Amino acid sequence: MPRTLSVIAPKPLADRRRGERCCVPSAKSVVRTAEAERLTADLETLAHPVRLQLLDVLLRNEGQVCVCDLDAAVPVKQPTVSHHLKVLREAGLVSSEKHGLWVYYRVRREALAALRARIVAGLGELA
Amino acid sequence: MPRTLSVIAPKPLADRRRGERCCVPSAKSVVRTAEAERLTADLETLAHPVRLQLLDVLLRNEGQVCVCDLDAAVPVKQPTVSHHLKVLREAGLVSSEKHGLWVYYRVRREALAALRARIVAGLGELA
DNA sequence: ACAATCAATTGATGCTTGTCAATACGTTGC
DNA sequence: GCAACGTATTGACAAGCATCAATTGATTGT
Repeated sequence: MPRTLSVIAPKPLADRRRGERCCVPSAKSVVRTAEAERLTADLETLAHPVRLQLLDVLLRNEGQVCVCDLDAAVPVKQPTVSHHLKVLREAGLVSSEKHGLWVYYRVRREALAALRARIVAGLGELA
Repeated sequence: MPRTLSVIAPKPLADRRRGERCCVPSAKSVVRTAEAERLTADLETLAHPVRLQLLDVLLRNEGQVCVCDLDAAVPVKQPTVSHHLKVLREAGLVSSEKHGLWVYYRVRREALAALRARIVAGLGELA
């Protein structure tokens, strides 16, 4: 079980013998493994309904959304909203700005576009 | 905390008073919530490096790959490979065929294309 | 029949994630 | 100062997920 992804050279089905592999692993690609992990991380960042909803609300209200409004928009309590906002912040997808008592969040559109581009490109490899 | 995604009508920052929300939730969309959950499920199906690698190997070796070869291509043991293949099978992304001792897997390309299309479309909504 | 082989399942374990109550922190208005 | 408020953090708990050793089931060659 090598740590890298193998490129396989197929062998005719008929030639199979017991204890023998049908394909010969060769030309292992380190690049592919790193790519798989990055794609995985990118997918995981978005793979939660609350985070998708938060992004959606933020996208429709550029620079005008405080946490209490986000709280009102999703079916979880305030600490959980804060938690998901942190995940998005650490992924670079949102930024926040404090005004008085309130903290306003906004989407970092370039970052979101870059993430989307990486995912689409990554899925494109699965052709 | 409603269960559906709200559409927010922004209010000027200056008008904020304590105990008052800056945005007024309205026109809740049930569709969006369902979409968020489906997109989440789709993303989660792919969000694992081993599953991405398995798909990658299968894509390059149409109909010629038995489990022992997949086992050799990823850094986990055979039961774990079986587990991930099951996830992919239940997502409809791969199918299997038994020939003698061996089980050969292949990608269901239309299903994978459909999944990719749903994800790309879903990400497109995050514009 | 039997031993060998491949793959799926079972069951157990540890890790990660999501969630929330309680609390802490910072700010504002009195 | 101090009480009220909005947000972040902490800590605890449950649920889900990934992993593997051991086992089972199916099939083949002898």
